[in-house]
Amino acid sequence: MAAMATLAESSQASPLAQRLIDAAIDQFAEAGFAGASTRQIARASGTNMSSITYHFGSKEGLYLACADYIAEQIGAVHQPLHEHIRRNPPADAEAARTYLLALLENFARFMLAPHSQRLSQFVAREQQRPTEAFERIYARVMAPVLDTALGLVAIVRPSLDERARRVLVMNCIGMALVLRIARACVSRVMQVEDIDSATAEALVAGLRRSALTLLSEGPNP
Amino acid sequence: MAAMATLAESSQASPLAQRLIDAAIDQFAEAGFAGASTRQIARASGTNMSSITYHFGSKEGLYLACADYIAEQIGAVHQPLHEHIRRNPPADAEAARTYLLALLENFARFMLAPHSQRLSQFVAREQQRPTEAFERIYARVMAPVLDTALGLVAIVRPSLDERARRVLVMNCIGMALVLRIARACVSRVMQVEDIDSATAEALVAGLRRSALTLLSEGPNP
DNA sequence: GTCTATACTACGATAGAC
DNA sequence: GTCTATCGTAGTATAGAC
Repeated sequence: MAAMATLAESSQASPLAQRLIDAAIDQFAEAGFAGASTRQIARASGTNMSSITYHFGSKEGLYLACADYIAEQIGAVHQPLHEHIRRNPPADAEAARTYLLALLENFARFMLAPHSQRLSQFVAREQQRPTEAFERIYARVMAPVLDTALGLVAIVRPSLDERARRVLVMNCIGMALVLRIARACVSRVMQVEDIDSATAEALVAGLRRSALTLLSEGPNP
Repeated sequence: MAAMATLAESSQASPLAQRLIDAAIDQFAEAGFAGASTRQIARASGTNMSSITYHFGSKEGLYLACADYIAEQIGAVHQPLHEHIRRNPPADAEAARTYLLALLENFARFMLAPHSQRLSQFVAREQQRPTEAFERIYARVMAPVLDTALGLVAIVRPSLDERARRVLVMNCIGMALVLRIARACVSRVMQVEDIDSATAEALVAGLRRSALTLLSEGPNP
């Protein structure tokens, strides 16, 4: 059984274990837990099936190690900005709004980046039917960012009650999430085969404009 | 091979074929194409797996029949309103905005409804890695509604250029889609175990408010 | 039309050589 | 630590009885 999941969490996984995780994320993202096969994962990693047993105990152990690795990857995307916000609390609503837009743009650009596909697919599956893997990812990266965002929205839109602010946060997340999760629809609506960089910029610009509108205390009835 | 996919499309499938499709959507939604097993689908339908060969030719034939059925179901949700809009074109921007909000609320309520889970999961998988099944669903239900929505947005926000209007449509769709696709996040952010009807109403109300804001020609910089 | 029986392939897990 | 070999189970597809 070796050191198991702790290895993956501390990003000190052996080269082979890391290769297995990489290949496993591809397979799990594409085919789901049941559909992925340990044989194929091992083959793609240039090793054999027994290595999975050795390093992760079982197919499920490998799956959880993937979740930890993904949490680490997504965390790395948000951590610098998130940390900066925590160390430099917004002085006023204007600053808070700027922070929120930056958080959202950060997230949207990640959703648009090619390398987020396999990570997002993995997480998307977990969203539909959460397992232990979702708990780990949520606790590690989603909860902290959501907390920060909620705090900022409270400053930016003080006239909204708590629940309405929570809904507003989900509205904004949805606008970014759709870029990855409904990618096939997005590219069709944007009338492109694949989302090129010009289209991506238009999407980010539009998202910023929409988010700015929603996060401004306008003359809302 | 029998009549194959045409049966499913015309919703005149035999009772057994319909039971197979129902059970198959559950299995495909939960485990994906590879993960689902024809044995289990047949068992859940109270028959044996040779019936699948007979009615649909193969596992893939069954999968496509599920896609057709799903397109039919989702189409039924939108068709009455969609048809009404086509027959009664909006007289002014105000009417167009009312239509758009109604379309969006319609969609959001569907995303929140329990029975949309298996259908959405099936479609979500296809969005990530589209196959022939996605083409069928897109052509049948998504394309018409998107066309209508784009036409309405052109009336409602004439100052935006074509591409910005397309982005805006995706923004709005994202706000509704997230209710189902990131359900695990939504329930945590809304601080409920499951999304009860009161929470659902708050989500719909917030979505309407946000969409109304985005669809108004405000003092946007 | 629906069933049983079966051919063939692939799965995850484990034992044991090195 | 990584390998080969193997066990028991489950997968799809097909042939043929009724």
